[in-house]
Amino acid sequence: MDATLNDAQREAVNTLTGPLLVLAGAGSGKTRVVTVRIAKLIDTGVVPSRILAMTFTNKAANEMQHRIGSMISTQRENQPQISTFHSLCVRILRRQIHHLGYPSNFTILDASDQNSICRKVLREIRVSDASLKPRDLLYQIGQWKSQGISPQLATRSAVTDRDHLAAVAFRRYQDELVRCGTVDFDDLLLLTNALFRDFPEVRENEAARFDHVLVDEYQDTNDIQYNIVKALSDSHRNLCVVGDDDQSIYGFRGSDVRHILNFSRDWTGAKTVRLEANYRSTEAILEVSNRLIRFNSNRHEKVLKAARRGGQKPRIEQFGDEEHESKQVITSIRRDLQANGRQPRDIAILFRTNEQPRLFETELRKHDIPYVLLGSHSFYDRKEIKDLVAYLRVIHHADDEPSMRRIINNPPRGISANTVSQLVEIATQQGVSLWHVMLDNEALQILKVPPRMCIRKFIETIHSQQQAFNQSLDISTFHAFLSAIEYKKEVVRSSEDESETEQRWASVEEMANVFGSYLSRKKNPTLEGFLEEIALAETDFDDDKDNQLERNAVALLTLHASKGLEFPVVYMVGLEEGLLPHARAVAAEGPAIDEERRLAYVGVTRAQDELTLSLSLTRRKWGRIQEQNPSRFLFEMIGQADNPHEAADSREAETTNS
DNA sequence: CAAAGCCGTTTTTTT
DNA sequence: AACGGCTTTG
Repeated sequence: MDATLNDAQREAVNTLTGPLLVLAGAGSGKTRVVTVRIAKLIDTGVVPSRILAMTFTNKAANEMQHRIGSMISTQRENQPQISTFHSLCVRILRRQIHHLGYPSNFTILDASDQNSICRKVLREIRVSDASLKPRDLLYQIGQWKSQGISPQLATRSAVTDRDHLAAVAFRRYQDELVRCGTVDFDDLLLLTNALFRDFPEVRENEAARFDHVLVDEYQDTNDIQYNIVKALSDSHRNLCVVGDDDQSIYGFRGSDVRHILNFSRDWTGAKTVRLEANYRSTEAILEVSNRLIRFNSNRHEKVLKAARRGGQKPRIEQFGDEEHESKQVITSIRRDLQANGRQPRDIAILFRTNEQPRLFETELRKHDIPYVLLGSHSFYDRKEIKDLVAYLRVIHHADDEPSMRRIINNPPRGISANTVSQLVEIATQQGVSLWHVMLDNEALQILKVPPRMCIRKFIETIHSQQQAFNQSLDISTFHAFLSAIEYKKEVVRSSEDESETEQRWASVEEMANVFGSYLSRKKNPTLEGFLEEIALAETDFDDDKDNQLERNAVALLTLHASKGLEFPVVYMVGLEEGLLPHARAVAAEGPAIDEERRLAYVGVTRAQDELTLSLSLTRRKWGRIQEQNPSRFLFEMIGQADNPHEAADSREAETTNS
């Protein structure tokens, strides 16, 4: 099976025990190496289910599952455990979280819930002005959590007033989560880490499940994930990590390149294998990529060698405004499709921010070119879906306060915002959940009679739905639920016209389909399981069966979402200062720019045959037209910038005028 | 208590 | 430009 592997790949595949670092450059056949290595392990007699492979995204996990499934055949119960960090932690926590005093039916908060809790907390400590915005607080909390910093520690190490405020808010935020019996994404990792730290027997139990651990995209680990990996691998030391420090692009959520840079120091006797042959891109594309990434300091020096010689030079195209950019890119795509015999699925448009694809979408639609907008959570952003998910969460776990507040008077049932805030105040004072107060007859005495009756009626509804969802689930459970909350009526009532009703109701039906698909996939479907899939986005709900990429459509995706993918034809758009590198990174300078450069590097290395880089000299922002400058990365790529990390050499002959 | 209108803010990337 | 929160009005 390894006849077609090169020497380095073969070495990585054959090193089956002990710590192993595989530095895999872009397009070096990493996925193949990983799967062949797992197959080898099983060949040599390792019990499949005792192999744990960790990934960061569900996409990566699914793909690995798929590839391994087609390579080896084992029984259902005895398969390699392929899991994202988050879902692994959820499984551990459901079993063990009672040690930490949390309910095991905790629900997982999504970003908008986190945001509203931040807002509430800031209002409570009267920081509603500009000094600390909910979004900034959330970001700061994320940073702290990914480094394992507790509210206490944050308070102690606070220097500025702003730090202090944020630390206080952080404490209250955390209290809020406990009060509502919820955890956020970072908590999943953090609490698992705390369990391992404070309860050695739990750690030993969980670690004893596996003999081999593999971590993909290791450059993206943050401190907590690093600890978890260590806790699970310390005893057997059969840890294989695979990654590319040049593709570390998740610093904003705490990833730290140092973990991959220091691997051999952390694990004595660790072997390092470099995969430097690139089978994906043509020489011409790789030349540009290599030149770009060499501008970064602090990296494992490696130079990708192209297995595919020659190729077309990447094109750079400059436009007057973003409308021309999108028009021309789509014109060019049409040419690819008509004259050059490309399929839509061969083509990708990559961009930095989520506001960029809009124009490209309208152009594609105008010309009837099929496309998919990848990685956007648009399905869950729809109001109807959010409402229904909130209902289901409340039915599963009524203490989930963000969800409760969302639905308590939606559809309107006579429980006013005023009523709710009175109750929430009591709840916060007593340190219990809103639901707890609603059930407390004495507390309800402060309300007038009509709202009190409305609340009683609402409680009835929730109770009866709780019963319904506790029995064996089928699709009629969901439909009965819809009619119980009279959601159709609400959609009709709040729509402007018939077509809007239709559109919105279609979302509701889609939700029913998602539920139905969950029911048919699982042996023992539960509401909890369903909500978990949704929270972790474990399945692609937009297109239930086939992977979206398999549809024959042009792919639109962010640079971040593009990692791990490849396309024959790539259009990277918006290569402008302020966009790539992003304005925030420009303001922060230093390492932030390096990360943006890695992001650009990830983008250009997605292209197999053709790469087009485009930019627009003006761009509309918040209704105003702004002048844009070409990205510094463009100059670096074409050799028109001086590289401080290289001796001044042959480039001196070149001129820098345009 | 619900609906309409006003004002201010906003987006970097994701599990 | 667009959305969401807040205030005023019915």
